Amino acid sequence: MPELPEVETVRRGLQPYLEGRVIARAEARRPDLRWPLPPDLVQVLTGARVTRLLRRSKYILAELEDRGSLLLHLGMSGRMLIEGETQGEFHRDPAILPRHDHVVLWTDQGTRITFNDARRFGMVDLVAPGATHPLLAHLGPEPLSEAFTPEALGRAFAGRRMPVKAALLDQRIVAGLGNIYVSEALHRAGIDPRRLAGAVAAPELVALVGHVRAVLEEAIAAGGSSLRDHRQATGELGYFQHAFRVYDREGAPCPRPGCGGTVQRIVQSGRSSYFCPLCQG
DNA sequence: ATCCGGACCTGGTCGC
DNA sequence: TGCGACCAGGTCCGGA
Repeated sequence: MPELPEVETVRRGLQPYLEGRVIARAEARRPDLRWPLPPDLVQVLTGARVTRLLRRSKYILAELEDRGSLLLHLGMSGRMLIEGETQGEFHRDPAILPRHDHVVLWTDQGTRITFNDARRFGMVDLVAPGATHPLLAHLGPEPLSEAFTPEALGRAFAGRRMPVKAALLDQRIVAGLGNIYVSEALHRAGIDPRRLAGAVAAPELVALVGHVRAVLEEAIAAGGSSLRDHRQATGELGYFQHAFRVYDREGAPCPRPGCGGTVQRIVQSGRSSYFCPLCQG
């Protein structure tokens, strides 16, 4: 499900309920998700104070006072549910099956925070104090940071013979993009997803970096995109899906003013790409 | 080294 | 209505 904007939306929703709070109780309801849960997960979390809630790429990091960090990835279908004692403020969608509640935390303020993940592509792990988690070690720059420049992207693309679509999905090149926002950014930048990454010219890199930033910022402002699974941590829907220009819009007219093309779907590396063959050259 | 396809897992939708 | 085929926002890994 969740790409950078969805994960950032979830982080912002959780922040008021977790940051500064002590985890009074923790429960792991199965031994594994994508990988085994740390055997000492409940022990480490119980009594830990969350000092900060951070995001890196599509990962959420809950920094624990003197105990390292809790690392979360929502995979394709993961959600974080917040349920408080003040009933009514949050109501649980009956479509979210309790049998997929895998990790549950209770804070010292009585808030229950649940990691629910039907497909179990998500992950939960601990990071030791001062350590870098192996999954975070080789990530590329954050696309909304100053490190993500046309020059840096050009260096990462140089000599690459893979399609630019695949290169933008490579988290070592830039961290946090997924299938939706790559299609959207390439359309905005007017670049055909089949072009080889190493053949994207300097002016196009400038446009691409600008459009990646813009589409991510707009999506965050809209609370992310809700297709099948994504909900904000508060249970609200994101609404950026209404602003898609090409993603999941096969056969629709290209929204670029004056273009007149038709949105096409192709499969690259086994995944759908959406683009306009007329204005993406 | 680079790149691609398969694997992981469940559930929703669509066509027959 | 029921059933099977296909598709889905991610990413690790093995083999070419």
